[in-house]
Formats: sequence, structure tokens, C-alpha cells
Amino acid sequence: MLQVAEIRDHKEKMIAALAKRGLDASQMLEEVLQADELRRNTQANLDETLAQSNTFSKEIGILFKNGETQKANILKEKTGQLKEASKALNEQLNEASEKLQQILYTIPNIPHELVPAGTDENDNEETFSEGAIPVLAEGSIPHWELAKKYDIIDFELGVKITGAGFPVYKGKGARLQRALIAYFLDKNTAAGYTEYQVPHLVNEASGFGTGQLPDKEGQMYHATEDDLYLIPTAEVPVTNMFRGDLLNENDLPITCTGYTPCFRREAGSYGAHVRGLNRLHQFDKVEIVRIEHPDKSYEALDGMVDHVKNILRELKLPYRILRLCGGDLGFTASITYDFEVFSTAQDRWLEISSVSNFETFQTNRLKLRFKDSDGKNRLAHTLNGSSLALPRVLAGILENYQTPKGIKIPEVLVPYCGFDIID
RNA sequence: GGAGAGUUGCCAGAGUGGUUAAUGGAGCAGUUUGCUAAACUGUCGACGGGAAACUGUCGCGCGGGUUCGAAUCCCGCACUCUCCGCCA
Repeated sequence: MLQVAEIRDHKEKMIAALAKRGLDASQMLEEVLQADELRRNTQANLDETLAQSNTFSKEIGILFKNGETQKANILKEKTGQLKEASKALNEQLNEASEKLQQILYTIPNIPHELVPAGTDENDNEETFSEGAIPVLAEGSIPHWELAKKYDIIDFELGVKITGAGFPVYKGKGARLQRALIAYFLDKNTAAGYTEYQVPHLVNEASGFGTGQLPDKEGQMYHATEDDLYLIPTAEVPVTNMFRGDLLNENDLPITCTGYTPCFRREAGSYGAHVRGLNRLHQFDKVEIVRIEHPDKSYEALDGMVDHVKNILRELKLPYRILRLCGGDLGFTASITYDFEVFSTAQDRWLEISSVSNFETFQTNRLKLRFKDSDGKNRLAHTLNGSSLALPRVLAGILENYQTPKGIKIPEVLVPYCGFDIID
């Protein structure tokens, strides 16, 4: 959620930046300013009315104490009028605040200056790539066929017990997945991130805090009986651990990592490009989250990008990094770098990580602040990234490491797996 | 699922209708100091007004109500804890 004060000071700049998302925000921002002014004026009126009423009440108290009942009764009548006025003003204030809130909820984050303008993924900017794309032997096949061939993932079984998009991992497939999770967590904790295990269901307030609600309500599974949501990413419970906190400046940065399953409804997307592990309703992910001082958040973002790079380098997977264009940028992000691994047998890139700086967009909703050296309370910056999303890394490994003899295991994972080939 | 108790600031904790949310602790800042510690002083938050000094309103789980006046009385809701039952 944007800060009204920022809109007041930098409206034109914001409009220009939001245009990169293909959004003409001039009217929305104008509405925000109008709603805000109405709210402030109403509050000024209300405050004045209440101040007078308070003064009278105190006087009445004193008059009664002194036994001057008549004088007290005269004042009582006056407060009656003030009370009616304040009631009406209070309603107006609530209405104005509500309206302001509603508009603010519909405005996405301001893209960072590095973000290119653009409408969709074709306008994303490749900033880096590494790792040779392997030349596969004759007869190489996509991962869903490999999964069947080596009996390591069963998609039909998942359909039987739940539905499409809920695969069952089996044998060495399950073990490889567990190995990846352990490996990712080890890499993250070695880099200084504190490991957490967090709830997989969250309440409504948490959904609002990180911005999944109210905009993307349909993306989350909702357990209506208890009014809880299945998490679409660990970002939600992890970031919300700090909701409402007022930190000291030297508490920053706070760095967390956690493994969770992620649940996404993603209704209405079927076809060849979502086959196999490409897109699922339930998948595993290891996430990293940082709460940063505003002056250091972009340095931290670069650090996160480097960290993910290192992991992919160790796994020896061919990958590239994209800076998302305005049109592809998520609602809450100011800037996002997507990591994509090349899926050789499918001849396409698969997104395996998304590293973003949200600046104050989330912390403004979360009321997550710190006290700076001047004693002022300031909103912190939040950042997060996947390190990494399991199914597509798995797909990348299966396809890129396939040989006529079987699927080789990346060297760094062998100690975690206890075997070096799936055959 | 059943019964009971509770919710006050960063934490602990007093406060059953009257001007100011007592007190203690933590953290932070300042003073003092060879350094550390100690001591002393200051410091709750939100939203407004003001160039600033300063200042107004609100906040005792949330929402209503009674009253000139509510942390305190009344109604509804949420959440937490304890015990019982069930249970990995």
C-alpha cells in the first residue's frame, strides 16, 4: 500500500513510474489526495468538537463537586449538542478513511527506475545468464516421461487422491526432493539466514499484511469453516511474524529462511505448458525473507540475487536472470528479478525463483517499522526470494542430467541423496 | 466437543464512574566517565494543526450502548489460557 504523504509530494513521478505498468494512475492518485484532504478536514472538525466537549465535561465535574448544580445543568445541555455533532463527524471520518483505504488497496507498487516499461514477459530484460545448455543424447525426453520411466513421480496417483496438480513423489524422486530442500536450507543458513518452520495456514490479517488479500483472493485456498487460508508462499507467514513490530535500528537486517509447501489455486490454466511439474496446485519451496533498512535494501537485493546465482552455479544448471518489465511485475513489488532454468527436453525456460524488493509497500500494511537514530519511526523495507522452488528445479535436473544410462545426480546433492544416479 | 478464567503500553503489573493510564523492568538516546559497568535524565503509539517551539484528538482485545463524563457499567463479537474429552 502506498503512503499518502509520498503521493502528496511525488505525484507526477509516481504517475510516470506507474505508466511502466501500463497503468494510467493520474485519476486514482488524484482521488487519493481528495479523499485524504476530506479525511483530514473532517478530523480537524471532529477534534475541535471533542476538545470543547471535554472542556465542558471537566467543568461539569467541578461544578457538581462544588454543589453548583444549576450551572452544571446549563452546561449539560450544551454538551448534548456537541455530542450529536461529533457523532455525525465521526461517521463522516470513518467513511472518508474507508474510502481512502479502498482506493489505496487498488493501486500497485511504484516500479523502481531500473524497471523497463512493457506489457508482458516479452518485454522483460535479460540481465545475466550462465551455464552451458547441454546437448542431450538422441531419444531424450521431457521430465514427465522420465518420471514415468524411472517411477519417481506419479501424477495419476495424485489425481486419484486429490486432483490434477498434486503429484506424488516416490522412491528416489521423493528422496531427491528432500535432498534439495535440505541442501537449500543449508546454503541459506550458511549465508546467515535463520531457519524457521512456520504455519501453513494463515488468518485473514496475515493475508492482508503481505498483499495477497484483498486483490488476489482467488489464488489462495480458503478453509472457510475456520476462515484460514492455505499459504501460497512462505513469504506470508514469515513476513507476518513481524507484523505490527517496532524494531530498533540495530535489529536490522532480519533475515529468515523457511521451507514450506505452497498452495495455489491458479484456476483456469490447462494445456501443454502446464504439463508435469511445470505448474502445480501444491509444490515445495524454500524461501528467503529480509527486513532491511531503507538505505540498504538495494544492496541486500543484489546480495540475494548473488546468493541464488551461487546455488544454481553449484547445481550446474543453465539459467538466466530477467528483470521484469512493468507489465509483468507483481502488484506488491517495486522490482523483481526472475531466475529461469533451461528445460532442455522441453526447449523452454522455467521460472524457478523470483527475487523482489517491496520497499515499504508491505510494511505500510504490516505496520512494520523501526526507530531510526533520530528517534523517528520509519517503515522498513521487505524483500524476499525463492531459494528455490522445487518442482521446476527438479524438472531442470531430470531433463538436463538425463543420460542413456539414467539420470545423474548433481555432485553437490550426492551426499544429501545417498546415490548418484536414478536408473 | 464440554466447563471455567482472562485480554491494560516493548514486557510485567496496579487501577470498579471524575481533570494526568500508577509503579517497576527492558530497549534506545543523552549526561557523567580512561574503557566497561553503575548512576542520573529523557523516552508509549496512531491521526491531525504548526516554519518551529509547541499543540489538539484518539487508543486499556474489536464493535456498539448508557452517561455531562467510561479502562471501570451494559450488550454483541473475536482471540488467548486452564481443566475435561478425543487425539499424532
